[in-house]
Amino acid sequence: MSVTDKGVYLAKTSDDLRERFQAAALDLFQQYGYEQTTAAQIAAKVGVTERTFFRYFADKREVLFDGEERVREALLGSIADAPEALRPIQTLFRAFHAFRPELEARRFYAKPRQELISITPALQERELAKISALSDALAAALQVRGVETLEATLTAQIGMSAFAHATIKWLEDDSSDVDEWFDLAYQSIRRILVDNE
Amino acid sequence: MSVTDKGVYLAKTSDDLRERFQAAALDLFQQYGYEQTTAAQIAAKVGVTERTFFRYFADKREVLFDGEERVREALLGSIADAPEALRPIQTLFRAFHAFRPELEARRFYAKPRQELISITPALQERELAKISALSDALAAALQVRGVETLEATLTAQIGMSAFAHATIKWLEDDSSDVDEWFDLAYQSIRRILVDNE
DNA sequence: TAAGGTATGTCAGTCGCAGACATAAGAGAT
DNA sequence: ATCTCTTATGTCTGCGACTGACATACCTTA
Repeated sequence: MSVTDKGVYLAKTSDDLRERFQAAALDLFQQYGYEQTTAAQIAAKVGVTERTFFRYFADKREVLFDGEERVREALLGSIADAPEALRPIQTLFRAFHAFRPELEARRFYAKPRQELISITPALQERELAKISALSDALAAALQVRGVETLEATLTAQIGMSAFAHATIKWLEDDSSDVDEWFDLAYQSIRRILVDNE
Repeated sequence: MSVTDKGVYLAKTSDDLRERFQAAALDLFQQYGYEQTTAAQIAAKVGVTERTFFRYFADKREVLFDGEERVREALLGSIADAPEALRPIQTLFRAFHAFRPELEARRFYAKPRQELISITPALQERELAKISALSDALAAALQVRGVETLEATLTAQIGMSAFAHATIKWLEDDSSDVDEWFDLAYQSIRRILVDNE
């Protein structure tokens, strides 16, 4: 495919195309809105057909939700080698803190993406689904460490609430630090559940 | 529409049709699966056209998520007239307990519905969206009572996690009591942060 | 150079959903 | 009784999301 004017065949890796799809999609979504942008337009912008787009992404929403596996792997890794002594909720927050660099690295992509999601119901649904899946993964990881099912499930959901909230706040405020938001959320959770603080 | 053999015109209220849509949909979804059932089939089973179906429900999923407003109103009502002294999380659990009768009244509908959702990703997404919306409503209600934004948001999410979890467990186990699941969840979230219990 | 794998294009089809317009039934006014 | 106004429904048409089937051109490797 795609021949240069010199006749040299460009070997495009799949990853390359994936990223170009994502960039093109975010671009078009920002300009015209998610609903008003068709999959065919995204594909055209990248120079392929709509059919190819759907070979890379299960559906139109998914083009904005790709990094999730990497997030999961990173968090699960952190949990796996956390000190035994840590209580479940602390284990999670430790993982969140450790994830900070990767979060900051993707900030320039994540910020406009989040703004888009915040004004697009269809994308909010997908985001909630991803968060929920992540939460399930965290819960499973906690169970591996010996936490019982109910506690693991609720801890994971509470942790993810805090993580998601902190991340969004951080993206909204350019001059802020993610860690501060994590801490704020953690303190807040303590106050919610512990009477005398 | 729909004339009896005596020529008497039946005045069908909108509510009537709505419920028939819901029953027909649940029926077909159980038999053939959500994806394999078309909106046209649901409409046909009720005796109207597909177009009418979409005048009653914004989309195909929505037919299974109708009662949400009533749930919201009930919970918001409970929160509004809760004793001032209650802490936010207790306010929510009080509301959940008060909601018990309505929950039990709809059990026969809710149980197969939940099973269906649990095996259908598209429906899970919608359910998460509804839960999230409910959580936002609860948070707003707490803020009205003077709880600050962050605490209200996280409390609502924690509460909803517990509520959703308890409800699902209760539906799974025929011989159980919702209240017990609420209590279990409440004890569990306390243990998450309080060491000596 | 031949052969086999893989990414893409092409085509046709289904389904979810929405706009526009027609029609028929019931409610109220005269 | 008749007329009108409103409202629920049917009908028709079209778009966009997605999918299966098949063709084709590339890239690799023998």
